[in-house]
Amino acid sequence: MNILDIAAEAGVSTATVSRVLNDGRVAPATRAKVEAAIRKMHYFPNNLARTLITGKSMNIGVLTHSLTNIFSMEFVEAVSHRLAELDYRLFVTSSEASGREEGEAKYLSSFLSQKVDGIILHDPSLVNYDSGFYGEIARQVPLVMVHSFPQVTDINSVVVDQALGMHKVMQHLLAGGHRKIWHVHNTGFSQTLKEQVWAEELTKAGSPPSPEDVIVVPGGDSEQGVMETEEAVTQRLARCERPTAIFTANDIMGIGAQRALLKAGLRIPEDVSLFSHDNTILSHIGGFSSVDMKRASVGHATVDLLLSNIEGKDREARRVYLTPDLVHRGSTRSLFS
Amino acid sequence: MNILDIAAEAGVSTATVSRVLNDGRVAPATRAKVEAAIRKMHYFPNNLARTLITGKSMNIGVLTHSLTNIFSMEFVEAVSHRLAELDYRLFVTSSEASGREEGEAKYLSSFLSQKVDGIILHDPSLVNYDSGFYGEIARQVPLVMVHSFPQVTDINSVVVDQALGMHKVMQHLLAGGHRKIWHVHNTGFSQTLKEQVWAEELTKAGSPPSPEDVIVVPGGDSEQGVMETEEAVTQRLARCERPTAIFTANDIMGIGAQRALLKAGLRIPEDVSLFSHDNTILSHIGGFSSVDMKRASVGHATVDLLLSNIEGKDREARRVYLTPDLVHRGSTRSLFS
DNA sequence: CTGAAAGCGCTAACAG
DNA sequence: CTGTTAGCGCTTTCAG
Repeated sequence: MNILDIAAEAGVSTATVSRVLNDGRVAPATRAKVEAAIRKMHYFPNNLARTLITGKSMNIGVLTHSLTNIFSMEFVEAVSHRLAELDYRLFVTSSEASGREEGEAKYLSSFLSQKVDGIILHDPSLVNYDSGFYGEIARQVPLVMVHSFPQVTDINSVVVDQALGMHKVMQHLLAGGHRKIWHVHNTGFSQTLKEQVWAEELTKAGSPPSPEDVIVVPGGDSEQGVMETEEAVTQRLARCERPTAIFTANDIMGIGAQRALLKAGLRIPEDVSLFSHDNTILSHIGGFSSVDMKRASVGHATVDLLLSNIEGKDREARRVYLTPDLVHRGSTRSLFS
Repeated sequence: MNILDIAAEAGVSTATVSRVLNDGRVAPATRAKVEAAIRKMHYFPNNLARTLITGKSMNIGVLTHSLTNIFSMEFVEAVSHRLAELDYRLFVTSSEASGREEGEAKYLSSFLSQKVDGIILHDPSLVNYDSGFYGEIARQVPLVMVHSFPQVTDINSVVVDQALGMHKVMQHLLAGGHRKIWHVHNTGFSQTLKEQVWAEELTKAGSPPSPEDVIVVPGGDSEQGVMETEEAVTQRLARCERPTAIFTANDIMGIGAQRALLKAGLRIPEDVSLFSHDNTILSHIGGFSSVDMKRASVGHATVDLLLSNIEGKDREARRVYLTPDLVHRGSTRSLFS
């Protein structure tokens, strides 16, 4: 079933059918005949053949880290809404499907083979950042990355400045007189980044942290993270001097820390202040303060950047910075009041 | 940049390049030359042109209800993993992007135009189920639906039998002597289904429910759901006879109900038993029992069904039933013990 | 306003 | 083992 069948059925040429399909100038009567034929035969135009000629697929490739975390989900959703309005379709792939790095390259090539009009790379694993590889991709098709790696400057990026967010948290806690602040996190680049800022700020304030102020929870971003964190914090509380505040690098660990504190008979924020990160529904549920990553804004900024590239307005790599906000829910207090 | 450029660069014909690309029989020396040319020129084969001929796009269209809920995403993730292994790509679209029904049709047509090899319809809005429309789609391409609508029988389906799950919950609670059981839910078909089973079972047990045993929380599936549920349950507790058990139709409402109970000074399960639905991380966090929807199994069953269709093993509509399991976390007790 | 024909990039016979 | 060639289904000049 193709455009030729429709042309035959309607008694016109394929060119005319094509014009009807593409809003070209066609006599109303002719148009009606063609549309009738299309409906009658349940015809759906073959977009691949069209793309082969026009060079525009109306497809965007989205490669994200994982799909089942609130970050990726909200990002993809925001991107998807905006692009669906403009009639783009989305290839969505999570790179954790296969072996990370390797998989990433594979999926990106796959996107190119599909002649996508653009690629969005959400939170890629840039541990061995190779400008060459991504650069080659970016040369062939508009590419926007969403990440928090300062060193990437030659590719369109939407950067959420986690260091700045962490800075804000520390300012808030330090201003409240806190000097003994535990840092609970799992692993990964952005976690290291937060820990650095945390350590620097404390040092600057004259109270350099000790190793036992850091709690690493390996499974801190999984379902088990709550329990693991609860146990880790409980143990640490038993063994070490009690902090006046705890920072957790995501809300799952925030919930875990909260439970550990409550179980130990400590009140929040009277005895210990708690500040978390990500501002997901979990911090909402737990009722504790958290750093908001502006997830919706990130999606919008990404789409805007990508579209301006697709429409060829600019070909130079740009960077859009977004600053996290602190969302206060009364889980911290000033030691001076 | 196309296969002709590579052929020229390597000094062979396009057919030979094609053979290299498709693992055809080629002399090692020739293959090496071609591969060198491909690498040198950063060539990515055009899959659209290939699909035009082979009729196989290696693309699957996935249409889901919403992207920002744990259900859809775990489903998509499971499907995505399995299909990525087989080198399929996924178009992922959420129908809530536009106006429901209308959008659904639009995206499905779009998939057909993209010549996807198969379509997965997750939790579609079948309120006005029109066998004709979906049937027409299914006639053109393998289609699998995931839903809980008993009346759909002419299309491949993976059905999670929520009624049976609800039945199990009621059996459990009734066996524990509970007769005054509140039912907290929001709206939607599967919610109505659960309420029906709940009412039937109670009636059969000789204790037909009264209207005030039902609490409807309109925003029960959003972030505000926790608060809304907490308030609704708190009010109801103040006004009405206290139940011995509460069932909540999802975990967000489960958390809300839990908070309302605790705030009212009631212990779980000593004073009131709590059973929730969906078994997401939230029930894990809240530590209450919940109905597990076997999300991973659903994904796998869907892929299996789709693939068997794509490979043409069977052309007859099949249905795969999955039964939810109860996950007990000690939030219910028997009134007899 | 409509039709004829070229060709997008690739694969698949069919020859050699 | 390799090259030639005919399309896949569509859009887009160019005529008419």
